[in-house]
Amino acid sequence: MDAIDRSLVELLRGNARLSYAELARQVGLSAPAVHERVGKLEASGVIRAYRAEVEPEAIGFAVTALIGIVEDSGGDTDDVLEAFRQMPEIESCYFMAGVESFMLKARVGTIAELERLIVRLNRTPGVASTRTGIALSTKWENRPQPPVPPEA
Amino acid sequence: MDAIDRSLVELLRGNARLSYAELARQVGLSAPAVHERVGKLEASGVIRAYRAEVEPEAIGFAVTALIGIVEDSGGDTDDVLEAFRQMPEIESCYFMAGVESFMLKARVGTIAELERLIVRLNRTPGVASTRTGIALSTKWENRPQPPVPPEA
DNA sequence: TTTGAAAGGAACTAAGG
DNA sequence: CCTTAGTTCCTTTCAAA
Repeated sequence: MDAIDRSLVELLRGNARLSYAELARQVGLSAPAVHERVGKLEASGVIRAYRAEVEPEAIGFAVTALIGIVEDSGGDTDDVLEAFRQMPEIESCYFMAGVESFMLKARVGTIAELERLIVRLNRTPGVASTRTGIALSTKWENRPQPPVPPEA
Repeated sequence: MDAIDRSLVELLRGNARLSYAELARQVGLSAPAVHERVGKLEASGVIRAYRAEVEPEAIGFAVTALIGIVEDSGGDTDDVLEAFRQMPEIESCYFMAGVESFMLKARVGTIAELERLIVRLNRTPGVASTRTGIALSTKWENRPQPPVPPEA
């Protein structure tokens, strides 16, 4: 994980569809060298995935919600987590310090679906309570850091 | 935005680096047709970006925080937003219903940096108060919906 | 909008410094 | 860990339906 690796990561955070040839030009290496480095970044888990970022409304997710979860004192955190994993509406899941053990980001099509999701969450064993905030708009999401210029 | 477009979007949400040829195989069209469709999805804003999803710790972001922002009654929301936009630590920004106008997701290297970010946020004109929760771990993030099988 | 053809590039592998 | 070289495959454009 040297400076070139970091540049590659930031370049791919900015545009995951850059070709190896283009990445190679930007960092000043040959394409096979970049291919090798990116392969190692993927294999070591530094790069987890490449995803298209989509306007949620365009694919029928008009409603974005952030949901804080308080756990039962008796519950098993792993079971709660597994239950969340089964709910595809939950796009992101953070384990938090504080009273609320989890913070979830969920996307659904309608307020009615959000209601059903919240009911399901409150019924999940190990969940004591939920607190939901509704996002009126997403200003930006998963913005990369500005890439450090590779050399000089 | 027909069923094929939706399949293309979900396929690219799952793996943004799929080749046009591979996408074409999966949806049963020719590569040029897919090229054309994806180009239109990009141009129309349905696909906003292609991003590598990176293990934050690997690129020096050991600390993830979720920060709620209460605005001054007198402040201009656009100015506040613009100030947030200038802070690269703020990876995501949602405009919320409720007392807190914004919910921010920030990533920084250290708790000390988080402290500095919070001070900066509290000093930003238009910001009345902040409320910060610290994520101990990211269980998952930006998970795609399971893709609908293209045909049958 | 789609397909097929065709040129130009890129990916991937292998061999060598 | 890098480069050069070569083969295969993909991207991209265009004409035509």
